[in-house]
Amino acid sequence: MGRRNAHTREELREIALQAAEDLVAAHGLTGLSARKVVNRIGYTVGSLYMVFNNIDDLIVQMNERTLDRLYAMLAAAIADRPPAALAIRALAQAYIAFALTQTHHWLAVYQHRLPKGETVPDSFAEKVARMFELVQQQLTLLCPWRGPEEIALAARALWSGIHGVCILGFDQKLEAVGGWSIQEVAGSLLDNYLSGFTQQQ
Amino acid sequence: MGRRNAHTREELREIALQAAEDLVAAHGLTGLSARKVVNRIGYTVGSLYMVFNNIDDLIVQMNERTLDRLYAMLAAAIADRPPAALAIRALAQAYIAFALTQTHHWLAVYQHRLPKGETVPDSFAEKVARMFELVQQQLTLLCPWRGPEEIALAARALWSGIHGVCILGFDQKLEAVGGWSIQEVAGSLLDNYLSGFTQQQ
DNA sequence: ACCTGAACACCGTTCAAGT
DNA sequence: ACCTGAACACCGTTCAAGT
Repeated sequence: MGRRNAHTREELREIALQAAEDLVAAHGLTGLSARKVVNRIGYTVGSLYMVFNNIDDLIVQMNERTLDRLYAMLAAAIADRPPAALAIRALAQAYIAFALTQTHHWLAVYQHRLPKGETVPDSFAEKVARMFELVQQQLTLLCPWRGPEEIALAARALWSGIHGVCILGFDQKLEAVGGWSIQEVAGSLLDNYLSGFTQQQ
Repeated sequence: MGRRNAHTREELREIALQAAEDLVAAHGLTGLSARKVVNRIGYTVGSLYMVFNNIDDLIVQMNERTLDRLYAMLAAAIADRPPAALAIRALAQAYIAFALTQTHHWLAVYQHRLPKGETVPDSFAEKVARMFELVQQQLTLLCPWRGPEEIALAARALWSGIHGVCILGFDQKLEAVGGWSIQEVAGSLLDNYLSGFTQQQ
């Protein structure tokens, strides 16, 4: 036993994260466990702790990769520089499309909570901030007369709102009400909010 | 051993739910386990399955009690029949106040996901629908010229939005952006959305 | 009928031991 | 240095056995 060295540390990290992503894609965050991950990659459970501090560390790193894919999708949605009134809607649609197509990965980002006291690494926070800047940029183009604090507050309100629509949209618990698609509810939120926010002075 | 009969079935259910609520209030849903619950009430783990189908059933029943308290708080917030423009804000403030003061219980309602295929009992869905009706009533008073479908869509959009603000407000993951309180972000969402929605025609 | 407690199949984490 | 596998303290669930 011991010393097989079939993979470098970085390779081991990569295939472990890949296995974790496969498990989450198939069964959600509940379907993930340290033992299932190592089973998939032909290692035993102890070896996981050579590469990750603990299972939360693995999940956080997986979630950072999800944020990277989400950011790429958002950036692509406005790559052709549409008019700002369309751009902000394109961002929302891209966010919803991501949540719809990579539901389990998207959910894992928000479902996972670190043990009390622990905090998310800086790299994670930066990826979130980067996404917000995308929204702020488009809001600034849309309402150049608004100050940066107004823009930042609106970005947060709108983005939280779209996020809430997605969260509750996936939750049967709230399906009770009406038969609208996530897009319709998000559209209502955007239309009415922007109708207020874009009003000159 | 066996047959102690210190409590009726209903009493056992009640003290088990109370113990579960204490555990969740103190440590969140993560701090809850079947063994911890029975330890608190002087029973052994098997006895829990006399009263609950499984641990998910216990959590769902606990969450229903949380929804009852939330509904009571929302109803109280508009008990003195304020003008509709204030009432909708009073509902939002009450929701936020509940999330702020009973954070772990409020989070548990949305964090908990039933195993794939299982669905929430009707009683649970009814409690959610009841809350929505409260919002719809106030929106109807505010905008009597709007049709019932417009009202229902707006209720869903607004409520999802406020919910999203609370969810992301509690999540350090998103603290990255700005230093606004949940109330401020929710206020921005309400002000701008209603500014659009209340516009005649 | 009520309740126990052992059993089973899991889980995250650690670490002495092997190569 | 790398990796194993046993050990520990948990977990949800079941069920024969006791009163």
